[in-house]
Amino acid sequence: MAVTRSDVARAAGVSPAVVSYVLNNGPRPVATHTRERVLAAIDELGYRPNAIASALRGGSTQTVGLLTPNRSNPFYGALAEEIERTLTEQGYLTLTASTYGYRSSEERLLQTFIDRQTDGLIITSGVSLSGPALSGVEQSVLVLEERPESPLSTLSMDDEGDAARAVDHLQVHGHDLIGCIVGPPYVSTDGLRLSGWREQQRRTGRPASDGLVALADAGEEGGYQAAGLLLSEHGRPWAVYGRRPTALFVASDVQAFGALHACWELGLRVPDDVALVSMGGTRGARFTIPPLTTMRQDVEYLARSACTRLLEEIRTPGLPPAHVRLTGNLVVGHTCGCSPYGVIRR
Amino acid sequence: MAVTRSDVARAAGVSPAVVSYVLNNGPRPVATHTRERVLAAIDELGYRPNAIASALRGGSTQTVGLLTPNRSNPFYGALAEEIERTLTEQGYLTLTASTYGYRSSEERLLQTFIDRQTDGLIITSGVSLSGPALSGVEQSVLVLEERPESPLSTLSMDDEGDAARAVDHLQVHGHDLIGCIVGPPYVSTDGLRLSGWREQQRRTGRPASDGLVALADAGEEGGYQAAGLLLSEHGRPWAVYGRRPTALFVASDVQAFGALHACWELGLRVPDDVALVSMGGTRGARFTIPPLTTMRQDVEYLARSACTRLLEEIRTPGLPPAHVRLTGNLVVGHTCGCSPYGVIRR
DNA sequence: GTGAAAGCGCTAACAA
DNA sequence: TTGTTAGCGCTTTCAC
Repeated sequence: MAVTRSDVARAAGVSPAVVSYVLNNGPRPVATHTRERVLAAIDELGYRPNAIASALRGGSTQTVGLLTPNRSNPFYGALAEEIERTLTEQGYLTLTASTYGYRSSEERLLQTFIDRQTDGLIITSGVSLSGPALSGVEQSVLVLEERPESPLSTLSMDDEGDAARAVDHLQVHGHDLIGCIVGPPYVSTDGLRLSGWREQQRRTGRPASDGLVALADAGEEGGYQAAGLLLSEHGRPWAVYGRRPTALFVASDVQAFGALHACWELGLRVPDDVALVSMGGTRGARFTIPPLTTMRQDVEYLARSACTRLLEEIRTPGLPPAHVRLTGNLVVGHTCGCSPYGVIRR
Repeated sequence: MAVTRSDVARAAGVSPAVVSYVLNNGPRPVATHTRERVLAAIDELGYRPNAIASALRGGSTQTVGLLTPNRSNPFYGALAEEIERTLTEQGYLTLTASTYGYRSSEERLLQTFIDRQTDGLIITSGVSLSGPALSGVEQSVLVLEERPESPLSTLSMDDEGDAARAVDHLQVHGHDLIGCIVGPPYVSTDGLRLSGWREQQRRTGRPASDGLVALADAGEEGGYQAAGLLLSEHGRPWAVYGRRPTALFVASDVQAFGALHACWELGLRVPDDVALVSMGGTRGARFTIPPLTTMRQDVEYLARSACTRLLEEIRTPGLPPAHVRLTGNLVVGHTCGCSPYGVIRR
């Protein structure tokens, strides 16, 4: 059995309450020499307060739950890493769980977090925000998704606008037949990026039919398959336009890695035969061959903002919900056509 | 205030104990109609048992702590993802934390896990295994590192042997001046991979001096820098051998991504000018240009084995420690020279 | 088959 | 300044 507070009290010749007062610096003052006796006893016995008991008594669990679709995608990976780091600095521990896009998992995991009295929740794919799980939640919740009307605070990237601006950049290079690789449908973000592509194409009078869209699995493989589908001579979903798309908008860097590989296999030169712009701005985007032009979303900043805001809400219950939207920046690499000869060094 | 067990008991017209009997299917039987009344009350009130209270009373926390050096490296990312998935299936939640190689973080985080009464711990970088934190731990601990003498169970990849076999493959292709990119030094794994390269080179009478080694940061950037250092005409750490290394052994896939990029920038053809073999077998390795030849370590299997074993130890306290070592498989891509013309499709 | 009651280790109000 | 004590919500033994 572990050392308890009573053991310390006995060893120091004081009451258990005094031990608490020393540990928590309050709520009552403790005489200096008593405090020292207590600290000595703690040290000697190797006493560690029982976090569970403290949490039950009404304190906090010093824990935040983080719900993401998955972990292996670099976007969510980087997000989780930075959130975890920031929270750790603040003395919180992070409980993570992945939904893999299943709404049922989402509700179940959310409920598990709630049952464990996490002090706060950060949710990335908020399909079940209106579901039963979140109604009447007592902890602070932050949603990383655009929901201006939500009673919960939201913090999001401008996925639709960012996508539109990425597509615009391809249009500026003279492309009008622009394919779109997005997916998987369960990630709401991808829906917005798809809209961004579609709206930008429509607004500027360019084609935006489903024949130009390939829904892909997350991951390199998904992008590889999708690019193969959109670009190869077999199948030719673009047949109605009489020519192959000259550019691809790819909704995530990782999928773009796969798409680049597909181009390489098909013998298509990037950006000469096929230009390519993706979204994400992951670390790896600088190191593809050639380096990706990508709409960089500052995940680290997003993560830190989320933590800051969440901790504020935890410390100050009853704050009105905040809604913040962050905008991406285009990082120009070699796949869009800006630097076809690989001159630019970044 | 949330609904408590007493509320349910009152609503169902039974005592709180009966509610527990129903919820836990024991330890005492409950009459069918009573059970139904209780379940109805639970349903109606939306009662959820308080996990904290249950844990305090002596049950388990249904939580496992996972300590890794970081999260963004795909190896640890994939490991964590699979561990989390497996544990979730078994009804456990995963607490994750990253040490970033700092021993002090490691001890502190370990202690935090212990304070929270996690049912088990999975530790990847076990520098502090002998430290104070782990002495007298009551929960089950699994170490993902080679420690045959450890009183804790260990599960590891054969990093040294795998590295040696990767280097051997380059030697088979006729290379003898083989550079080595490893890092960062705080990851014990990298030390072993470095040894693997050195021993294999020595054993076969080939050079293994420090001039052929580049210590690199984790990540693409690290591999990029290191390859630049080892291959460029400036600096020429290989000057003593009169020629540039014709092959590189890279300790991780991600670093290899950077190294490939460096070759591309330097105008060196892979594998003709520089052959390359890395370790990891991450998903992305299939999609580089050209695809990597890499010593694949089956992280998913490692993760699942770890969970299985850990849960066994949790359920059966007092099991003697097990020590398992897994071996990698070379996945042949195009960077080693096996298929210089890109003929092979995998 | 069910209820009463003793704690798990802690915090904090209250008493001294 | 310090000690006493009442719970937090739950599990489980023991008595009925």
